[in-house]
Amino acid sequence: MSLDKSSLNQTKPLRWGELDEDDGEDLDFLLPPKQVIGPDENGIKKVIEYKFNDDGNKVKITTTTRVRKLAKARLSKRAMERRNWAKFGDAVHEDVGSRLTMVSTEEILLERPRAPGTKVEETKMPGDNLAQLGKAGAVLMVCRTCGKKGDHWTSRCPYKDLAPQPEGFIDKPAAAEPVATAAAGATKGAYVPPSMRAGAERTVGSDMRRRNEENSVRVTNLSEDTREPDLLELFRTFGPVSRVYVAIDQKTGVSRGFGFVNFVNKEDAERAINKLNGYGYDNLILRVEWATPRSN
DNA sequence: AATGAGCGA
Repeated sequence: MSLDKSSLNQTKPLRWGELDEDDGEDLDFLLPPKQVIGPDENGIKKVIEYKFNDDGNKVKITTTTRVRKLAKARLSKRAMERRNWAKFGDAVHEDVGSRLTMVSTEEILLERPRAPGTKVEETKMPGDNLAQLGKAGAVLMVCRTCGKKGDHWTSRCPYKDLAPQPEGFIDKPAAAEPVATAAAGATKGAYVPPSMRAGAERTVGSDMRRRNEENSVRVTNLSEDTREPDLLELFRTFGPVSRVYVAIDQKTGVSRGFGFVNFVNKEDAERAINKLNGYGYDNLILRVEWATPRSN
């Protein structure tokens, strides 16, 4: 390998100040083109170029480098070890050289934090997980699907498509209820007709399940994709909820952005209002207040 | 900005 000053100039990109340094005419076009040979199986790469030297003579410059060696030197010890592993999996049957990247056809099952049919993390003490809110001010971004705060919007939830089916109302058997006990016998877990389930316990009268205008809380500024199960999920932490309703535009089928939640107990409704009014939910800040009775 | 659907005897 031979190098001279002019060849250095040519192998690197020309610098501004070096242009026409030796005021020789630029006759490079007369020279044979640059040749690159290899790298061969030993990693040897040859570059052959022709230049004019300072005396105006044509010179041949051959540069030889060992590519493979250099690349190998950059591998970590661990990577070198992996190179020597025996092939496994689908690769065993492949007749390829030592460097092999396989596209795996193996089926990989992802763990899903909330697979369908899995019990959703059960309700904590009323208001528990919301206790830190409200006081310190509104916290925006609470994902309705996975419940993560401040991480992503509902629409961006990684588990969006795995969201549990919407639930209905809480209808647990009222074990302490004299009527239910009498009707169903003393057996625990026995079927209790809807008319005798919890939620009706507080009120005298028969109409409870269809209409409970008691302790009605109006929720406005809902995002339009908030639905009744979402509201229930949010409000049930304060106590038994007898009804949730989200106003839907009958023509378009889209939410009108407000709804109602009825609580069995007035105190629970009150605490819900105190905690959730001004609460950031799905990118909007909720308004939660007592509802004025509906007119007929 | 905003106060609910249905409902048949």
